Amino acid sequence: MSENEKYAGLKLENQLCFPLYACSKEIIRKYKPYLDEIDLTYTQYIAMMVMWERKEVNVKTLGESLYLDSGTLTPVLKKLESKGYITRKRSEQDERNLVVTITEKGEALKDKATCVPGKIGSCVNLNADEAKILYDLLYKIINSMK
Amino acid sequence: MSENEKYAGLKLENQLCFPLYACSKEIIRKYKPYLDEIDLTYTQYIAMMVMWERKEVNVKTLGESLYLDSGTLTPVLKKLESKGYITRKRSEQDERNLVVTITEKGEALKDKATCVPGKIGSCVNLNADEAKILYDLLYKIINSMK
DNA sequence: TAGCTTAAAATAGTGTACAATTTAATAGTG
DNA sequence: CACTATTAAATTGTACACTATTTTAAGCTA
Repeated sequence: MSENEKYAGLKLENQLCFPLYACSKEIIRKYKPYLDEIDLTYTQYIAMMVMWERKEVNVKTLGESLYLDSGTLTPVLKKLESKGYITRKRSEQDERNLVVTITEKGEALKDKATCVPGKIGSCVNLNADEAKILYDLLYKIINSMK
Repeated sequence: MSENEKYAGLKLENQLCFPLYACSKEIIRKYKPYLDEIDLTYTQYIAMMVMWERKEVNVKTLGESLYLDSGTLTPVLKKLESKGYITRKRSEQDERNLVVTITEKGEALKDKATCVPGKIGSCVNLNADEAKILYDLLYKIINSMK
């Protein structure tokens, strides 16, 4: 095997993970100006997306939805609580669980956030078919790693 | 427009960015045990990949390759220097530039790292065609955002 | 029911990321 | 040549992200 072949896998351009990592970061960077307008970071935004759908959820379930653990979520949720978008309270049935509940202010934020996905979509240069293919491939990877 | 339509874009499952973000994180997590063996974090690993290719590079160029700025790279490079894989030295032609150079120990690490891409590849459940399609779509997005 | 195990969050510690600012060096211009 | 503008890293401050550990609560069993 030549030197080139031996080390081919170690080139950035031959990696699949690197463009995933770079693409993810760059799109999140694109979100920033729009999320700044509603005073959310990207992590806070995806946490709110779950809250807008579920209204009430414990930290474990939220973490499973977002692929994040309590080490990451605890400070994020405390921040969202301090902004008045959610409340945090131990479950009465099982006090190990912390129940996160959306507030009215949190619900109201949803209307301000509706424009965000479209604005991002318009700066990602893929047509609907390509986006669907990409989406399916990403979930194929994610689901195969569970 | 119905409530459902109005808010459809705000569901995690309808976002393209979220699976990108999740997929990137989960694959990087898969790297960890293999990178632990050679005592590198993922960021240190991709920085070393550039060094293995280029031998010598300044921080700005390295940052353009990795989509990272000096704020992120400075501590990463100091760490790699402390591990003996690179040296950091101001350019004599233009002292604003910091020249990063790979050491012999850094070169030697390349051999230990050759097995990493294959091990990751085998836990990403895509065939060669799918991987190629994904790769091309990711770079299409990345390049369209420049 | 006391003791062991499991489970859910929180905490501690390390390492990115990134925006904004600062510092130092170089380039460009009247 | 002095002055201004630009450039490259480093620094500062905030916010994740993750591993490992700790704390507290609940379930389980001899």
